Amino acid sequence: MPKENHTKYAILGLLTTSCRSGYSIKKMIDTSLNHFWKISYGQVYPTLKTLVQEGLAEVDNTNDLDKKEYSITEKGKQELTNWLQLPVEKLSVEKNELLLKLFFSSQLESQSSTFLQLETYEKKLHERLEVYRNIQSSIETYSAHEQDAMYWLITLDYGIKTTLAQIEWCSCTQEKIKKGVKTNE
Amino acid sequence: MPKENHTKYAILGLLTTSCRSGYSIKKMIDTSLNHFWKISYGQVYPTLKTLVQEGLAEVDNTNDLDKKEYSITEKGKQELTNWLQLPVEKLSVEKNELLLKLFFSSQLESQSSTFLQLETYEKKLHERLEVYRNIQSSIETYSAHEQDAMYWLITLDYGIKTTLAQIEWCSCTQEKIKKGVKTNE
DNA sequence: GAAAGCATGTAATTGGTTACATGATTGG
DNA sequence: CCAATCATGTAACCAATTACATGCTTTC
Repeated sequence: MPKENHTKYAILGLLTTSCRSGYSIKKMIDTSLNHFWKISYGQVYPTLKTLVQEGLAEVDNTNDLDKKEYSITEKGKQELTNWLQLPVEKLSVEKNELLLKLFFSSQLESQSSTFLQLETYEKKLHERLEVYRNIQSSIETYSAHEQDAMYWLITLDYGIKTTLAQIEWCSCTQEKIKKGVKTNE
Repeated sequence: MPKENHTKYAILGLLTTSCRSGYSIKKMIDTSLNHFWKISYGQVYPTLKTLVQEGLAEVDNTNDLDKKEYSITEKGKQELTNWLQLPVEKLSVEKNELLLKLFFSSQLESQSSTFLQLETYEKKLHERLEVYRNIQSSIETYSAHEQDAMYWLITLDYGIKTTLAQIEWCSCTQEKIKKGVKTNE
């Protein structure tokens, strides 16, 4: 079973946008793909190197030894579109520390810390939502003409909708716990 | 910065339930925690060993060399409840292959494969939803009396709500793409 | 002139999976 | 008696993070 390396395709994909250096690829992922992908420099640079070795990307460092300009090759484009069409095999399972803690919360004598957990979590979700909405409106005003824009907005919409669902669950859960405590008293 | 090992606490937490062996811990995670946690045998057994070394768990294999019965110690309980109260530092970022593919979908000439991706994904989400609802009703009928039950239902509710949000996003996105195609023709 | 950001990279380590190996027990 | 499930474990490997090291350029 050949294991597919998604990170490789993430980088390959970003080479089709205006990203040309390892640095800008990392930055792009940290800003525009941050709600469904992340990466470290320790992966970016080695991966770029292997992409060149495999003939999927080319590098131009004629001007400056310290600055490299990468671009995707025809073979690379082929490999990317090929991967894009491969069906997504399985739903991802996100490890969620909050849920893990909640799962064992009956071990705690007082629910006050569980409550606090939910409260701070919800606050963070609201912050995240705000960030998404800001990106959304900035894409809508500045990049609406680009052909990628529609798909970028779609992935953002996913982030917004699932975050909203989590926020709802958060406040709903706080209510439940409040009631649970009352009936046990 | 001491790195916390969540997997260790997952196992420690399960030792407070009726799980007593590495095998049953793995099984429990695969069934009841599967929407927010997963683990492999390659982690379970070594972790149990270190838990015993750290004095957080005890092992009893007097009856049978091949079967070991683990239990949590007082020190282990202390460490668990301590961890439960530590605030969750950051929202998790789930790597999502479907979103990664969608993000670069403008590279494809035809949107038919993007459509297919969304369709099969939505189908999988519906299957997942069904599974969650089955677990939900089985907890409600068989384990409602247990003190853990409430928290188990809460984590399940999270799964159900976020899955519903994803399903809605899926059909919504399919509509958008349909319209996008039409206006470009 | 200092700080922030641009820019590239490696080595050590961690967290985790996969494949492999073994064998007992239970139910049809 | 055979298949499924129960049960334990290791070694090789992979993906990824972290910490470290270096130096340039732009902006205040």
